[in-house]
Amino acid sequence: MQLKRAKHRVTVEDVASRCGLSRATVSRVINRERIVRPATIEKVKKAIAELGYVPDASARALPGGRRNMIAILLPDVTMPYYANLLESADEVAEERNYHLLIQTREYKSSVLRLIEEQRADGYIIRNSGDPEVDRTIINKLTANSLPFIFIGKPTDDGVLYIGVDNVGGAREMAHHFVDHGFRDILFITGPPKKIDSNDRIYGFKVGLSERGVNPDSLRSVEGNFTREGGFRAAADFFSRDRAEAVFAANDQMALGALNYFYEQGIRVPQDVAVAGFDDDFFAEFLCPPLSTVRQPMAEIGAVAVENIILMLEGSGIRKNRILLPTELMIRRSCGCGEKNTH
Amino acid sequence: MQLKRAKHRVTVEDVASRCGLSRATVSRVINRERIVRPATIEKVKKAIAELGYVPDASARALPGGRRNMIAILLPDVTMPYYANLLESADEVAEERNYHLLIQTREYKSSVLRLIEEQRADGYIIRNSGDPEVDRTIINKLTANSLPFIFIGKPTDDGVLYIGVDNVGGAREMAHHFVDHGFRDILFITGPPKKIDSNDRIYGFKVGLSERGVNPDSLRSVEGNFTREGGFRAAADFFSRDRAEAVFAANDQMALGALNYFYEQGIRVPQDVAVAGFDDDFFAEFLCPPLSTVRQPMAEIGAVAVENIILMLEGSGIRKNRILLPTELMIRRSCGCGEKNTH
DNA sequence: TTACATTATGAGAGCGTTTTCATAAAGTAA
DNA sequence: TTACTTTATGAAAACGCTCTCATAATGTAA
Repeated sequence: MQLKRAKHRVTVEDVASRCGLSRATVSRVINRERIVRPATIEKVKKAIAELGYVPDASARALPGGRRNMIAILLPDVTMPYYANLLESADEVAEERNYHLLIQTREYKSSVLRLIEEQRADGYIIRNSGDPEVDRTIINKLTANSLPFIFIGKPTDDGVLYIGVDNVGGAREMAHHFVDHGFRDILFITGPPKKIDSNDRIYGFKVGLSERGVNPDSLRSVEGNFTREGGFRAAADFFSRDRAEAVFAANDQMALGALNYFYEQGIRVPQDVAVAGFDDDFFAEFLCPPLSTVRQPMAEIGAVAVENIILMLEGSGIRKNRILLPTELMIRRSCGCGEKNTH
Repeated sequence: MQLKRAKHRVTVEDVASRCGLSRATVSRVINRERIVRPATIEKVKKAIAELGYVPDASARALPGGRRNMIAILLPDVTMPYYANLLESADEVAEERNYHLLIQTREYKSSVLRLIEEQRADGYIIRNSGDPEVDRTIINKLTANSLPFIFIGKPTDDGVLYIGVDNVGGAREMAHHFVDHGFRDILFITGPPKKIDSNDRIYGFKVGLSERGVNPDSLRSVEGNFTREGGFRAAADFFSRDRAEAVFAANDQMALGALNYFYEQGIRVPQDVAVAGFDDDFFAEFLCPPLSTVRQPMAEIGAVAVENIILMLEGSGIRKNRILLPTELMIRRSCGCGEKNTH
């Protein structure tokens, strides 16, 4: 039983003296440099194990070293959408011995502080939708030469981002609609300048023409990505017109439309088919369950972390963008038989 | 325009020489000690502002200082349940100049590493459900004299935790059921040893007897907190018996029951009323929307962070537990008119 | 063997703070 | 004025690591 001062942290010095070597050598072993003799490595490892030594993170970071910390900036974890992303990101990070520093909500000022305080080695950022904020953050990160990755297309060109194949997803849904026999289709769009919305419109039209339907026959109303917006859009259109099917640029708006139809006694899918985009958390619980295009959030999280680590640990051949595929989630709202029990 | 070496980090030394004072004094100003003359404080603040100085987090932590970092351990952010908690926790943390280090999933080993690496000043932990894991973590934290707080009652007694008033919530729901005129009620329980489940059973019975209904008339089937469990429990019971109303110890099981009723053509709420507990994310989107007892997750997150900071910054009068109230969410599944549009 | 190239190790500076302890400045009592 | 507190400031050590550079150990060629 050794006599040890209570609470004395086991330091690299302790390990060194225990195995009769110097701090430098111990450090080398820890950091996996290979200029160390195998026998020495063993000695050090033994001492580390015996003493239960774990390097102090702050001390490690101080002399310009790595923090093994990745900051992840999400506007709103509350959406399970992001929660999935976060979870898989954490999983990968843990595997690779990194930790996740999270920042949600209005994050502009706190992000700048994070950077200045040198809290993280790399940054994963969901673009905030505000170009100016994005740009400020990008500048700060660049000035500090910190690697970062955007989720969703950022304002500035030339920065690495991970996106989702909006075009492809909408295209597939168009195919599905045409295969159902729908010709008279209403598209509820997002805000006119939102790239996600525009890509989905474009993809849907491509899908239509691929199946021999004239894309100009597609009618559309403008929404704003919210439930209320979807409700209003559906109300506007259906108060004076009809369509066989409605495709909303996101699930929130599809939900709004569903609400409107329910109120008006318009049956879904018998009277009108509905589909959305995102596979938002509530989609499968709706009544009827909502057909939609799933975004691979978990994969996005994992890929983001992997790429940041790649950039950090050197061998990063950085592509400029990574596009992940979507998945068609066919449920009852488009008139298909139920797949899941609900 | 000053000549400055590129990339030289502005340090406390720079600030000091700029205002003709020493590092020590600058440090004192930053850390708000009051042995500094007002005039000096001003000088220092000016220099800090001019140089845009921000202290380096690692360097600050090294000499035994604070990291301004709180670790938050959640088994599963995927449940919006926790996402809400996380978001409000982050909000409070940010306000108070702390950052959040998140760890999800199977976190035992990584938490131990976090502690050894001295990553955080304090820990917020959702009890994992595995007593042994809880205990290991508690021991490690205690050994390192780090403050921590549990969310949900932890295995060991005597540790500070934040809980939810399960008893009160179930009691209110019992009142509501009795006021509906239900007498013949089925309770779908959680696993027998789960304290949350037991508290809810207890509370429900208290509520019944307060309204003059004999609590022994309450019938129950055992579930396991999952949707499948709820389905099976409902099936078991309703295949041979009837009840006017079902109260499930959580929403997942209520959902399972709803699924069973739907399959069997038993109408909710006309043939049987249903309610759950948690106000899980899907509750309001179910068909019919599920009446339930809401847990104040956002408040839990905020209170947890506030208390950790209280413990960190000294004046912590620590109570042993903090019990937060629930809220009755009455929707259509219990037979009430709709409140929200769905 | 000797001379030289190579490889492994150690001494010590440096990272940017905080903190202790000494000292200088200022305030008070005589 | 002088002597003595009190208050404000500075010099330098400490925190635990990494990294550079010098040096010791080893290997190789003659």
